[in-house]
Amino acid sequence: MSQDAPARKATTAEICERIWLSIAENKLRPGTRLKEEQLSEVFGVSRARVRQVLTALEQDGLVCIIPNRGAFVSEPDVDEARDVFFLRKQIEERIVGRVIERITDEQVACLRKHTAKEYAAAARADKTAAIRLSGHFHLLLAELSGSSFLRGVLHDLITRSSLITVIYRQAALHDCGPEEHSALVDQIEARDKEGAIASMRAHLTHIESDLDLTRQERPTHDLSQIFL
Amino acid sequence: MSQDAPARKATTAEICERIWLSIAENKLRPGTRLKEEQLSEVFGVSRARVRQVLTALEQDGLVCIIPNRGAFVSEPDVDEARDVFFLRKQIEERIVGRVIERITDEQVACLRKHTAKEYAAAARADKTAAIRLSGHFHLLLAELSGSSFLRGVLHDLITRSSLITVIYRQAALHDCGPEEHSALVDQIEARDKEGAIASMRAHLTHIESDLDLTRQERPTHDLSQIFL
DNA sequence: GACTACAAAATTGTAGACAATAATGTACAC
DNA sequence: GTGTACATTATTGTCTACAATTTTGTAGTC
Repeated sequence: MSQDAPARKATTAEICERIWLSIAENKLRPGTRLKEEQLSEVFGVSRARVRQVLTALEQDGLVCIIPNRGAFVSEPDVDEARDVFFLRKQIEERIVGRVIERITDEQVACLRKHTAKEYAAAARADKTAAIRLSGHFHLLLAELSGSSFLRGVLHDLITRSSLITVIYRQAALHDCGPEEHSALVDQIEARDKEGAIASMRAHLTHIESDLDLTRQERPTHDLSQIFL
Repeated sequence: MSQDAPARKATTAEICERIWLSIAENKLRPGTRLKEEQLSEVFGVSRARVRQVLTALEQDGLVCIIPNRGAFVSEPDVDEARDVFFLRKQIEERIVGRVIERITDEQVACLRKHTAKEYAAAARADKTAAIRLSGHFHLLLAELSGSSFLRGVLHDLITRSSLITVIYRQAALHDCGPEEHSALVDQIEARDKEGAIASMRAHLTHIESDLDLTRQERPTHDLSQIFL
């Protein structure tokens, strides 16, 4: 029972990803408090490392650290959601354009391999893998653009997107299926720059439009606002 | 002599700003190694805090941390420079638009007060203050936009810009004088949205055009590349 | 004489212990 | 009975010591 603790030492990035996944799967709800000692027990690491993880997650916008209070799962508001998708469009269109200018056939094959994984995950209804792979597709594209700077910014934006999707997705969701990614790879392979950029824009607009960003009634934790 | 160490404990943000300023003033050159113990002695703080500072600076793109090797002042390449200014244009135009929609007269006065400081620093040829204030003007605008997300991203971009400016500025430079900021405030006060956005775009284009982003001959530290 | 293997020094990475701060519970006074 | 001040507890923030890794210097061997 208490053997659940991972035998091998978990690295910072691994813990970050696991927390990110838990949030993306809606197992960790926004506003949840993340106590350092608690996390250090769960992952079998020292508190020092947990602290590193939390500061990294804060940079990604996934958690919010209040000095002397602790870390909480963030609750991005509607405005932030719109800003995130606005920036994603700007950045990812630029990325796609640059990818097409420099991509090799081997790299196209690499993208194909990735979308194949996405289809496989979708086929066996593995939601966890689907979420992870979907995000990684965009990150892989950033990697192929050759700009580590844009990749870094996009990494941030994609983790935020996951959280935003959890909070604002409407009843009917279809979590960024593999089809659009696949179609995008087709256009990249054909070096259709205009088309690919348009597809990326449409893809992101599509994701955003599946969200319900109209409701201003986001839950506040400020009790004085609730019982006014 | 050895009393030089600051009596009061320096906070993380203060140390970050001092390092950023040293880089912006070209006292710390790109590629310089930043040893942890060295920094902890200079600022009179523990190594643990130095470590926090370095990870923060890495996030801002000012330093590059290589595992088990140490931290070095970054050397952004031309592509990254262009990406940074591309993103700054996108973000700051959006910020200006939003600021005009919600700014109050008190806040306009606050901007005026800031540009006054910029003029004062320019008048007494205080280059250090001029650099700091110039960056803070853009950050203040982000603050007034009300979007903490955009503010965070922009903070990152501005620190990177400082480093980029140091590396790629041509002989004749005029470090983003106060006049353009002042003119921008005029348009904001007049709620001239179109004009203000255009001014911001022109301002950033102006800064970028003063850089020499043509030379591909950026110094590499990979000796095998040098003596091929 | 030059190359390889080994040893020593320096530097970073990690963990655990201690101090400071904020939240909570309790008792006392009004 | 209610409000305030104080003590307790829980949690985060910081520092110092130890372990792992890399780099540099040295000696031995072909």
